[in-house]
Amino acid sequence: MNKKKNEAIAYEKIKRAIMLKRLVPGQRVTEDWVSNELEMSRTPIRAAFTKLENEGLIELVPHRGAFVCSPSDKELEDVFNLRIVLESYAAESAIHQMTDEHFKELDELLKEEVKAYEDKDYEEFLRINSHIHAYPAKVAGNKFLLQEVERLNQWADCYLILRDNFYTTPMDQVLSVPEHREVVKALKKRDAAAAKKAIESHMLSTLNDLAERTSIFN
Amino acid sequence: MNKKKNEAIAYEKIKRAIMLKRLVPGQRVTEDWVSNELEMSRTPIRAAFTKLENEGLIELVPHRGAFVCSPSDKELEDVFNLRIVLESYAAESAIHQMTDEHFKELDELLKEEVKAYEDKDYEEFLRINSHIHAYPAKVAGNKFLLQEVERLNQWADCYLILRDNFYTTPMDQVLSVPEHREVVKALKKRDAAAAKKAIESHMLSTLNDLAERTSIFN
DNA sequence: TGTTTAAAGATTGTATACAATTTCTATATA
DNA sequence: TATATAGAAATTGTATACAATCTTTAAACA
Repeated sequence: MNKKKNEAIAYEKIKRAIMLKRLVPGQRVTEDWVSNELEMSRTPIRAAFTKLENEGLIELVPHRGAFVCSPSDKELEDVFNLRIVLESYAAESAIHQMTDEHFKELDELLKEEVKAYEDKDYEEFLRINSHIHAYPAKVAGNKFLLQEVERLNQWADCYLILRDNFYTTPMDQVLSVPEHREVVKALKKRDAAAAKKAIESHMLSTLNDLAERTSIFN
Repeated sequence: MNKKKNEAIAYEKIKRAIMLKRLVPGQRVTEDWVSNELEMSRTPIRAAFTKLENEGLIELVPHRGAFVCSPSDKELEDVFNLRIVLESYAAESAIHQMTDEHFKELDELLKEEVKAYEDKDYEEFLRINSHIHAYPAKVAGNKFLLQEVERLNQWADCYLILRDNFYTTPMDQVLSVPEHREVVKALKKRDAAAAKKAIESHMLSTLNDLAERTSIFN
């Protein structure tokens, strides 16, 4: 059995807290405080902070503490544009290496996504969403590409707002699902251009949705 | 005056040692050893190691030490392909925002690149090369894009082999310079397609050069 | 009232001791 | 000779004390 390091535990717990909005953008977090909360010394907390800063989730201000990142509209847009570029490239690279086995797995993921929604399991929903988005990069086999796709994906997850009415939205208005299906359809047809188009429009639709929900005057 | 943290000093010194091949791919490096060499405690060394691992320059093996990354041919190829994608996108994004001032700066960088070569200042040459490559991403103003471009650029720098005969190669056979000029020319003409093509061919030419020089049977 | 300044407090930055884990080495055994 | 094994050694992982630095507070002053 491989016992997990405290550093890794701290990293995951903090990240989860940000994703679930228990730590909100702009909030200040000190090493001491987290150290007390998680009942471990500051050493592993510091290591976790460093990693989270590298991923753009917190900002480290010397002698002040860590602050949960509070991205501007432009930054959100920048990230989504970059995701379009990278995930499109991933799809293009992977499209001729995908086997029936891969498509079966993708179909399975799509089903699981619906199930997670029906079960109102938000964390699971996000996890599966990540898997779907990273799938082409995984098949492409470029680990640098995969790493960056996953990093941006995770970053975006932290700013997807968990609305009160998220699960009361009728299934057919949850755009994610049909949009993902569209991408998979294009991949199955080995139509790289269509896949890229589907990825772009899905990404823009998510960004748009996000922008609307984030806006104060809405 | 802003005194630099030991952690930052350690990070830079280790990175430089890798770039200058004082630490070679596959070499084992322990926290204790670096701690003695740099005459500081293990704490800042550990932090530096974490950062270097995140950037893909070393691999951390629990209870064994850190190992300077020893990339496969495929990994080199993957990185250069990704660089093509990202730097092309950067050029496309920046091309209509570039002012005469920007072009003047770029021309200046090209001149400095030649000068560094003539002065046989390899480190300066690499530094300027990095600036040139990152320039469009900087103008584009997408900090996520810039960060990744710089990271991959730096990663590649660590595997550019400093040949004995590097500075004896006649200037007109150092492909970098004319290829960079080609990219700038396309940017000046606001010809995104040409810029992308020039970036791609420059990147492939660098990769090719690298592959030839790295090959054992050559 | 607003501004400067000094001291107190808070927080990170670093060193170091020790614990946990793994690797290495030498010995015993077949 | 090859393999298993136990103990020693090496190395990272963690806790903690203290140093350095920055922020806050409050008092003094104009």
